[in-house]
Amino acid sequence: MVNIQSSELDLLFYALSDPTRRQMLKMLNEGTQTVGALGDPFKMSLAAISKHVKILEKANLLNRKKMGRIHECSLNPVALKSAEECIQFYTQFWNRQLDQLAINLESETKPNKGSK
Amino acid sequence: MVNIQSSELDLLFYALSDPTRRQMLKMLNEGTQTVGALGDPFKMSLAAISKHVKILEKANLLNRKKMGRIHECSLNPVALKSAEECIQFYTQFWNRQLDQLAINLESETKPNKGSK
DNA sequence: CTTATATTTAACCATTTGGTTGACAATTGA
DNA sequence: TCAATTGTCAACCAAATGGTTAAATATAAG
Repeated sequence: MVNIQSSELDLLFYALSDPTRRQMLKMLNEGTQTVGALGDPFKMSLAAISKHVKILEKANLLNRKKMGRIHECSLNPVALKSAEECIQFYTQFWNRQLDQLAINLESETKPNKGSK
Repeated sequence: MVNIQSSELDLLFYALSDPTRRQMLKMLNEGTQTVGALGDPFKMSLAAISKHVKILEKANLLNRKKMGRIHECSLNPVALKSAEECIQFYTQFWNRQLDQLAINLESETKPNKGSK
């Protein structure tokens, strides 16, 4: 189970909170990318891109494989799984409520019809 | 579908990136809470708590109902749904890969057995 | 060896963040 | 009416963020 109080989640959600980094993840979803390629869509220095990549890496969202002078980046979805679990933890109560609501509605729409 | 490039997601993931705020969401998951109650577990001024609550509110994670001098806070899971969808978007590719891997493994473990 | 390419690092800067304290507003209770 | 309770707001502060430019590193190619 995911621990709500973990600095890993801090890093993870922080990494996800920036639109540039989310766009990068989207690109990685299409396949592996070099750092340069990840920066292409943005009018931003390569140094800035490098920082964003490092933040994704630190959040365990990105794997880097150095091949000579280029760095091949790929998506690491393990961390995303934690984020998903964390969010699902928060929606637990709500889902229970929705289920209960559905049950109540069901018994209300069939108020006194015993079998059918 | 969720738009990866939206300032709503910025606010949402930013709100989730702080352990104090995640703890507050956990408490809200147990039921409605006043601002003061949300602050109880933390050794932090009420002013600081008030700011955290406002950030959760801005991210649409928290609903506030003013009852006299107390503010009743409750979880609003609609935004959480967006976060979940966003993350699931990122894991799409990975899930496809896992599926493919499963298929490949299946055909490898039964290498030349035509029917069964 | 020299130059070009891919990327990181360091130093810097403006803005934002997460906290503080003190004053203020609004409601409740004595 | 007067004091306590609940919460916000404003001003402030140190640290972090997101960007810049210029220099450094490492590899590849001529």
